[in-house]
This record gives sequence, structure tokens and C-alpha cells, in this order.
Amino acid sequence: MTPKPTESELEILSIIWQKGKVTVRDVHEKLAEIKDTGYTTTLKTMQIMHVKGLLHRDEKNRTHVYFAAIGEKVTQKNLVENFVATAFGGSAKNLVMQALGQGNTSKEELDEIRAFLDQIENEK
Amino acid sequence: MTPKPTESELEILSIIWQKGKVTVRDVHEKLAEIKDTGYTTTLKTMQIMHVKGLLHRDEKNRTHVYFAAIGEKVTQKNLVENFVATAFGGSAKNLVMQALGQGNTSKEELDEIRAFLDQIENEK
DNA sequence: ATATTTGTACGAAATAAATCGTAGATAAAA
DNA sequence: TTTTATCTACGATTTATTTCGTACAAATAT
Repeated sequence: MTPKPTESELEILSIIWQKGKVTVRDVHEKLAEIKDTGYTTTLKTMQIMHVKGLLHRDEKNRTHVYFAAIGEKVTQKNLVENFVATAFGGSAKNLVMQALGQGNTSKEELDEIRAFLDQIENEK
Repeated sequence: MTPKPTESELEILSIIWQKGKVTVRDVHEKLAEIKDTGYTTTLKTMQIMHVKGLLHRDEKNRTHVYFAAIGEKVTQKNLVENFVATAFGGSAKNLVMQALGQGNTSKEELDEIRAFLDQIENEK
């Protein structure tokens, strides 16, 4: 089983999930918008992620091309599971209500959630 | 600002939020159900949490009594905020749908969430 | 009264995570 | 063809986190 990504690794994964195939530079530049760390730090982290099995890479060219080895949904599922267990006493409901209570969710999104709710209930 | 609790600290906080005032032994015994670490490990962690300002304690008696210095809701709010930002591209909706998709939420709870949804929409 | 248990303090080791610098190769620019 | 820029590899450092052993005091049991 691939290990749980660390916080930094998750930042990188997010970028890769969004962009698909990337070079270290791609990631580093995107990361630079929110973080102020050196290029080799990003490189090193991605190399480690590769060793851990979090990323695959194509080494055909000098500039390696990386891509995610684990899916976004699957990863989120595992993270949420763990998060609910350790921070919300195992209750997904509590997490959901806390997340919604934050305020920053538009009417449209709330409706989407409602529709999703209907769908789940029907399956029960 | 009190720092973000680590994973181990969160396990301890969860227990304390549930029990209120506790001794190290209380926490350690509860922790023993899910973890297999020594008593002094729990002690040390709680001492560190005290120094960090995560816990307060009453030292009047030999056996110190600890209690949470930060509220459960406030902490969860911060954690969710951070979690949504790093793992869900800032979209609370995505997190909510992932959490609900897990399957383990009862019909009753889903209804509670629906009611909460109504309430939020009315406030908009 | 003495031995055992239970408690805190505290240093330190073990482990994990994040960061960076330097070397050396290749590619691109001048 | 030099020089400059760009890449990877990799060791090393720094910082954070988790874990535990030992010392010593207080309470409890024998």
C-alpha cells in the first residue's frame, strides 16, 4: 500500500492532479505562488514521492516527466477516513456539518449537495 | 495563537474533549485501546501540549488534572479549513461529497444534514 | 517501618519531514 | 566554441514528532 502523503506531498499531488503530466519546474512554479522554498526542495520531494510510489515518472528525456501514481478520489477517501477518525470521533456527519458551517459554500453548491443527499438516500 | 495539534496530540485532545478533566492515566488507558505506547510517552506528550498551550492543568495535587485549553469546535474549524485547502483545492463541497460518499452515514444523520442545509440556505 | 506502586520531570534517542547546497551532465544561448 | 542556464543526484542539515528510560518524590500496601 502506498503510504499516506505528508502535507507537502499533498500540495504537490494537488497540483499534479490538476495538471496531469508535469516537470519539476511546472510544479515548482505553481508552488511558488503559495510557498517560498528552493527548486531543489521541490525536486527532492518529488524524487522521494517517486521512491515511495506516490508518483511515476518518465525518464526518457533529460527533463523527467512526473505523473500521479495514486488517484485523487482514492487518496481523498483515505484521508477523509483518517481525518474523521482522529478529529471527529468517527462521525462523518460532524465533519460535514463543520465544513458546511464555514459559510463559504455557494447556493449552487449547497443544491448540488442536496441532490447528492437525495441520491444516497434513495440507494438505501 | 495556539499551534495546530499534531496527529498524536489530536488523539489525546479527542479523549479530553469527551471526558472533560482528566489525569494522564485516564488518557493513557483510553489510548491503550488503540495504541500500544508507554505511560511516559503519554505523560510527555501531555506535558508538551501543556507547554504549547493546548492543555491547561491543575497542579494542586500530586496527580495533575488536565483539561483542554482550546475548544473542540474551534479546533475542528481550523483543521477543516486547512484540510479543505490542501486536499480539496479549497472546495468544501468536494470534501463534503467525499465524506458522504463513504457510505457510513445513517438515514437519520443524512436528514440532520439536510435540515442543516435548509437552515444555511435560509440565512443566505 | 519497609516495600511496592504511582506520579512527575527531564534528558535523550529514534524516526520522520522539510530544506538546501554542491557536483556534474546536458542543452541552449552568445 | 565558450559561457550560461537547466537538470538530476545525493549528501547533509535542520526542524518536528514520537517514544522511552531513569531519577526521585509521594502515596499506598504489607
